[in-house]
Amino acid sequence: MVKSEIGQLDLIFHALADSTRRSIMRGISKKQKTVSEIAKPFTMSLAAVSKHLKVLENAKLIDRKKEGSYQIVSLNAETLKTADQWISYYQQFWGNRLDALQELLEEKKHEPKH
Amino acid sequence: MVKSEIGQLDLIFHALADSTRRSIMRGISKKQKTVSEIAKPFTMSLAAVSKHLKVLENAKLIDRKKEGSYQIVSLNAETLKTADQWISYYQQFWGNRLDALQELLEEKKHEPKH
DNA sequence: CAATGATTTAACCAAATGGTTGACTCTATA
DNA sequence: TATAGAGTCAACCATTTGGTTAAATCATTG
Repeated sequence: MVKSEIGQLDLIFHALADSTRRSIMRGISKKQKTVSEIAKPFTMSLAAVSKHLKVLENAKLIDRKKEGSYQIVSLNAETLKTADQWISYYQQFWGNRLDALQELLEEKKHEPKH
Repeated sequence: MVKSEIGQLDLIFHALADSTRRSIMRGISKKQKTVSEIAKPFTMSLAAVSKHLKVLENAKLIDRKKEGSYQIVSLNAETLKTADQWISYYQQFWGNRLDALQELLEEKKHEPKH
């Protein structure tokens, strides 16, 4: 009855299924932050944010390094790639998908807006 | 207090966060199936599978059309693209990501294994 | 029209989720 | 060394999830 048999994909997708957590990802995507900095925009308690971070960390979507009395939190895009690969695989079966995505990527290269 | 304010991304990622549901997606990716056909490989009850299908349907990850007394269930890869775009966006911040994914896509084109 | 097949709905249950508050730990510093 | 700041942990709570079984619906067919 191994309890830790929960797949990595389960953890990743579950972590991304919450808008607070996606918002955290967005917040640190541009620049790494401390836990308090991450928490500032939210109205919920720091403890709640701490829990969200643990969910993201368990899914290996973020990394932390201790720096003196705080922690620096940053994205782990390697893991995002795992999820992306799963999705991409199933999109194969949707014919024109590959070309569509490649076009999308081309656009982003030339016009790194947003 | 609008309860239906749950975002589409929440629904999509939540739906994908369960290995039974990903397995269902895999099952119908090659060829559309009826509900009973989908349920066959699983040990859980048909009612349980029916609930999983509802979760996938709510996320618009699958489509159904009624055909006489059964239903035909099929993938909706358009929605997978929505999730993929979210992920891709955040992977931008990971430098070499675009090229890596494009290479991956190239490989898949030439070698459609699996 | 009665019976069978395909699927959903309802009622129920245990476990997990997402939040809270309050106590705790660890580091830096006055 | 006492105190403040950064963050986690523990206990608690309401809601959601993922499963069950049993009854209900709806179309097909004898």
